[in-house]
Formats: sequence, C-alpha cells, structure tokens
Amino acid sequence: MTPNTARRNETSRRAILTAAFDLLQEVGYAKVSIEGIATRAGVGKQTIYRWWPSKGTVIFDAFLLLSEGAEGEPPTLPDTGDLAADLSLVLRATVEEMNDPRYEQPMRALATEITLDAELAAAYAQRLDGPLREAKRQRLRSAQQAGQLADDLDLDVAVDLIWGPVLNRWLYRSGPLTIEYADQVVTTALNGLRPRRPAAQGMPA
Amino acid sequence: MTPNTARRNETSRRAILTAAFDLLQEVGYAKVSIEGIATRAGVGKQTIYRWWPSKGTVIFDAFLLLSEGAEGEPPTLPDTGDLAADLSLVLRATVEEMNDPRYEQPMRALATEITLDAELAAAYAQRLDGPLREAKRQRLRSAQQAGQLADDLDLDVAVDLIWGPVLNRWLYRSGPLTIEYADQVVTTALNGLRPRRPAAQGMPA
Amino acid sequence: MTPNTARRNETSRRAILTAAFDLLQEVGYAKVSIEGIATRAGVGKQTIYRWWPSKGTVIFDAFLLLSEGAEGEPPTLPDTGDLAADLSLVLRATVEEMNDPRYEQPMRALATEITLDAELAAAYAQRLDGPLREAKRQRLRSAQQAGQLADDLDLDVAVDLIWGPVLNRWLYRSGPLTIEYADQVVTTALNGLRPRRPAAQGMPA
Amino acid sequence: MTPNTARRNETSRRAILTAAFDLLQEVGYAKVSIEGIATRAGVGKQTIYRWWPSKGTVIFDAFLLLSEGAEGEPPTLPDTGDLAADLSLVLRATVEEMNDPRYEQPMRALATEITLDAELAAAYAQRLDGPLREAKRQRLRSAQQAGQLADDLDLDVAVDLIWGPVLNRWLYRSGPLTIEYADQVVTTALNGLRPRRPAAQGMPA
DNA sequence: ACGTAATCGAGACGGTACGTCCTGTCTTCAA
DNA sequence: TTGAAGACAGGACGTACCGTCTCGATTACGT
Repeated sequence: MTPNTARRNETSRRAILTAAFDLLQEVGYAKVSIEGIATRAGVGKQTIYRWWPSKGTVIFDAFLLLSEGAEGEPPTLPDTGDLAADLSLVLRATVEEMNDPRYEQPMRALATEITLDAELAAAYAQRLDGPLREAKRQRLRSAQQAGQLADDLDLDVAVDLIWGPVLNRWLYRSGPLTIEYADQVVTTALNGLRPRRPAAQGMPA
Repeated sequence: MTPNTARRNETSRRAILTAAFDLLQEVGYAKVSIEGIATRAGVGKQTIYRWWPSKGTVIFDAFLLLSEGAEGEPPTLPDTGDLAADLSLVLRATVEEMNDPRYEQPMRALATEITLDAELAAAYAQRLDGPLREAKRQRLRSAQQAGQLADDLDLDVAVDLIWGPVLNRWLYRSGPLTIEYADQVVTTALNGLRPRRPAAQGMPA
Repeated sequence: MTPNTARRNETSRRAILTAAFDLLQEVGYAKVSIEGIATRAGVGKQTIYRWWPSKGTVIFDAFLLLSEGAEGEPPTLPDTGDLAADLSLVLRATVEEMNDPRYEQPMRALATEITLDAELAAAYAQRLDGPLREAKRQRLRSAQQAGQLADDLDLDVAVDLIWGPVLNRWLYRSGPLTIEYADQVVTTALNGLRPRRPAAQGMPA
Repeated sequence: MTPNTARRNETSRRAILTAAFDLLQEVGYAKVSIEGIATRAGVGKQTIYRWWPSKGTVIFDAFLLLSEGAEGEPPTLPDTGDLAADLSLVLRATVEEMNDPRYEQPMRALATEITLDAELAAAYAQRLDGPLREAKRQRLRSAQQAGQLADDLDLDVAVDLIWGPVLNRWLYRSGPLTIEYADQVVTTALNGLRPRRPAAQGMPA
C-alpha cells in the first residue's frame, strides 16, 4: 500500500517542495494548488499524491527541507549570562523573520494548516518547533539555575509568555510587530505586570 | 452599483449566516463552500455573492450575528478588586469556550481567514475583538489605578501577555489547554518570570 | 435531476457538436476527448457532462445535427421504374460517402460506439437510420408491387442483402470499396447466386 | 532493438492473452486497460509493451490463441452437395456464436479495433478471417462447378452477400439475429430478389 | 393601487482544480 | 537477459465549486 520509499526520486521531491514554497511566496496560500505545484516542479500530479496525503503536509515538508541544512547540530539560544539581552536578541530576530516578505506568506500558510489539522499540529510540535522550543527552555533553565528566574517557574509557561504574544500579534495583525514591541514583551514578562521594587531587579549573574 | 440595503431580505441574511456557522461546525472549514451554504440556507448563490465579497466575510458576519444579541451594552470584565481572581475567571471561561466542540471549528475557520486576509483582520480587530479588548484594557487600567499594576505598564502588552499564550496554545495545539494552564498564565504574567521576594507579593508599592 | 432543457444554451450545443465532429475528422476517434471537445468548443466540460451521458451520445448527436437540415421532408430513394439503376445510383453514392475523407473518421467513430453500446444502437436504428431504411424499404415495396420483386420477399432481408455487404466491406476493409463493387452487389442481389435463365431476366416494367 | 523472440516467456504470453480475453468478456472493451491485463495476468506492464505495440494487437492475438488449437488443418465447410443446407448449417452456427455471451464482448472489441485500425484490419483479413473466407469461397466454387451457381458469379461478392447481412445485423443490432434470419438470408441470396419461376429453382442449367 | 425596479430562488454557463486512473517509458532487483 | 514490480511525466477522466449570468416570480417603493 505505502509506496516503496527506497525507489523515491529525490530530485522530484526537492523540486516539489521548492516549488510549493516559492508558489506560496509568490501567489499566496489561497491560490496555490497541487496542480500548480506539479506544473511548476515539472512533475506529474500523481507523484505528489503518491507521497503526500494533503497540501498541508507538502507545505510542512517544504519547511522541513529548509531546516534540513541545519540538521545535525540542534539549535541553541545565545547565553551571555544576560537573559534579557539574549531574549531580546532572539525575539527581535523572530520579529524580523515574520516581517520578511519572503517568509510571511509561507509561514501564514503553515500556520493555517496547523490551525485546521490536528495531525499536522502534532507533527509541527515534534519536528519543526520541537528542537527550537527545547533550546528556548534550555536557555531559561540555565537562567533559572543561575537564580535569575523563579525556582517554581514552569518553563513551558514561560516560553509561551514570551513568544505567545509576538506570534499572536503576527497572526492576528492586532498591532504593529516591531522590535520595540519585542523588547517590551521581554521586559514585561520578566518583571511581571505587578509593581516591582527596584531592588528586586538586576540581580548580579 | 452597490445593492440597496434597504431592500435586503433579512430572513435570507440570517439563514445564510446560520447555515454558514452550522456547516463550519459540522463539516469543517475546508469542506464548506458558498454553494453548500446557499443550498443549506435555501437561497440562491447570487444572494450570497450580492452581499458578501468573500467566504471569509460571511464567516465573519456569522460571528457578528452571534454577538448581536449582546449588542447595546458593551462587554465588561468582572471587577471584584481581586485582579488575579477576576482574570482567572475570565480566562477559564475563554479556555472552556475554546474547548467547546460547538465553537471550535467555526473559531478555527475565523482564525484562518484572519491569518490570511489582512482586511478581515482589521475588521476583526475593530468590530469583534475591539469591544472585548477594550474591556480587558479597562479592567487592567482599574487595577493599575489601584496600584496593583506597575505604573509604566503598557496595557496592550499586558493584554497580549495574558491572552496571547492561551490563544496560541489553542491555535497550535502545542499543549493541553486546561483551566490550570489558564491560572498558571495569570499568575506568571502578574508576577513575572524573575524571582520575587514573598513579601513583595500582593502588596501595594 | 434532469437539467431544465428550456434554459439550454443552443449556441453551446451546436459548438460542442460541431467541435466533436471536426475533431473526429482531424485527429481520429482514439484521440478525441471530452476535454478536447470542450476546449475546441470554448465550453466548460460540465456543459457537456450536463447534457450528454457519454462520448458516444455526443458523437451521435453530432450526426443528428448534420441531418437536421433535411428534417421535415423524409428522405426518399429515386424511383425511375428501373430498380437496378436506382439502386446502383444510391449505392454508388453511399460508397462515395464512405470513401470521403471528411466523413470516414466520424462515421467509423459512430460505428464503433454503436457496436459497443446497445442503447446507442437502438437510438441509431430509430433516429438516424430509421427514416433512411424506411425509404429503402419503400423503394423495394414499389418494385414489388410492380412485379419486379418476388411476392414473398421479406423487404428487411432485401435491404440487408443490398446494403450489408457494402457497409461490411467498409468496416472491415475486406476489399476495395468501389463503384464497381456496388454495382456487382446490386446485380447479384437482384438475380441471386443461382444460375438464371436469360428469359427470366429483364422483365418489362 | 526488436526483442529476441527466442527468449520469450511462453507462460507469460498465454497468461496475458487469456487475461485480455477474460477481461473483455467480464468488464467490456471500454474498461479494459493494459494495466488491468498486466495485473490480472500477474505480469509486469513492460512485458506487454515489449511484445505488443497496442491494445488492439493484444486482443487480436488473444483471438489467434483461441484458434491455435485448430491450426495445422485448414478449416473447411461441409459439402453434402446440398448447398442451401450446408450454408444454413454454417450460418446458423455463426449466429449462435455471435449470440454466445462468452464471445460477444470480445468479438465486439475485435470488431471495434479493426474498424479503427487499418493495419489491424489487414492482419485480421490475412490471419484470422483469411482461412475461413477461403473455405467459404471453396464451398461456393464447388457448387459453381456443379452448376448450382451462376458461371459468371464473383465468389467474393457471393460470400459478402451471404455473411455480410448477418455480421451487419450483429454489429448494429438492427434486428433480432436468429436462426430464421440466417435461413432467410441464405434462401434470398441464392434466389435473388427478383421473382423466379418455380420450375427454375434447384434445377441445373 | 399600481407599475416598476430590485431582490429573490434557481440553476446554466466558462472555467479551475480536484483526486483517480491509465499510458508508455524508465529503473531496480531477483532469477 | 528477461521478467515482476512499480515510480515517473503526462493526459484525461468525471465531479465539485467558483463567480457571473440569465430567467421568471415575488416584493416593496415611489408615484
């Protein structure tokens, strides 16, 4: 039933994923069709249907292909000891990527597919977001061990608190997604909404 | 050119929006078509195309119809003086709505449309999310004035910090969306990620 | 279920049938597709599928359209009193039509469809061949009444005996299909295979 | 270039031809595909494409295989001296074969291919119909020499006159194909359409 | 109250894409 | 080297919808 992966044509695979990504960028998610991807990739439609069950999985794999180059070495976040600065650096980069016209359309397409398809969401959580999220958690853990974060802090919640607002503002376009906003999120998340006595801030590393 | 709204058939309008919402719930966004909505509503296709420019706006209006009942009195958040408790109450309700099978599919459909269509996102920000967001801001402002929140806090960032993680976890299914999670987000957002001297908690500055 | 014939677009109908006939002639039956007919006719595929259940019925109707001009007055065979001459005239015309490159491919296509589809064969017998066959029968009946044909002759068998060999030689290409052959068939059918005393032949009209 | 016939796998060849014939019978010409034949025969597609240039030639060879058993001794028609009786016998058998559900679909498929493909028609005339037609001619020649048929009779025309009507009625389903019809054709062909003095019948010239 | 003009349900139309089946070619691997 | 297996580019299938259009039949106005 499942086709023999061993015989798979790697050239066609890459052509399909590249075509899919490029088309997303050029014409936008709504106008991308399997037929269009096949034509652009110089491939028969059946070759797509043989290996991918849905348009969403093609898009997903297109992103996987992008990140394949960096495979081997798992991603890490910078760790200078200054947590706020490190987080700011990373979050600013995220914001810039989200504003990059080359990635915006494809990323929105991926987000859409994940929103609608639970299976894809699981795959995303495991294969695309997984390593990155682990790096984020790791950076926070390091800070926690240095006494810069609360001992009882749930690191997953912490990650959500920092990256959630940014991702959300991007998806819903609920406001300008700027570097300043990123910094505000970092600061506010670190300090909390409540008033804070100055003495409590800026503990030495 | 623009159709005369005065002559619009209100019965058809409601039938279309109800049919759209019901179909989203029953068959999911991907399988909902204008044609299907028209048939289900017992309406000609042209009647839809005459009044709505896209499927997304139909879905949007279907949500507007839902919230029409509560029109007149703008929404407010509870204000018992205990900010954490009030936020927890509201966020728990949000979580429960997101987990309600009656609303999940339609809400995901709306989120999808907003993600892909900037115009729709603006309409959403203004007409659907606007009043609610103002209520959230208002509750926080009230707390701020009572000295429970930092003076220099940007209330929009604060709203994002509280609701962003939840909305995000729901969209991406990046983890279980429970009442406990809602509470954790509230607590962590209020206190911040940094260690906080116990004495400093819940005390006016 | 059946579409409303009243709303049918007559222009499209003629374009489809003309395109079908022309394509048969130009590229041959095997390479004619519904898709090709639709494109050539400048018509959506659905417009063909809406009104015709199969490629065969389209081809059939294309022939019907051709003979629509002559509708009204039923066809008749010439009746000069000289049966052999009249039959020869008609059969020669048939042979020439079969050898006409404009009609050969379409006629072979129609023959093929009739061979494979009993329903189409019935439609052919009734609507396309029917009037013509009646005319043939009528000419023979006239001769029979004039004492030129056997009293107990079954006219349907007689028609088959004259036209069957020609049609068959055309279909199977079992030999050259010439005017001489047509005449031979007429003479042989009229006289029979058996030897015939000269006196029996050439009865005065 | 041309595959080496010596190395050909006879088992596969028979499996293919048998599968083709069986499929024609079971699902009809329109639904038979090379792919289907290969699967049914337990054979790779390439094995078919290697040895046959078209679906028509496969079908043709399937019929050849059927008549292979009788190879060696060329077919003959019965010759009791009573021509009418002998022809009736043979034509009745033909009619029965045409009405046999086991052969009808395959024979229609073969007829279709011959109608559309001149090369195949030539192969048919030579290899499948050839010997049989020669037998028919031979029987008539024998009768002619016995003075039962006209001296100047063209035997090919005579064969067409007898078998043409039957084959035609079968292909076009223009009427019931019965034993009675077969007999009528024989009688009418022998006697001709013209009136015949009773005394002249069955008498040597 | 009455024409008249817009809206309505209905659905045909030219199209695009779907997901499937098949064609004829090619490659891989076992015998 | 042949053959079974099956991937490949490509073309057509028959279906579902798109957004536009045309058809009467209401329907609500403005006179």
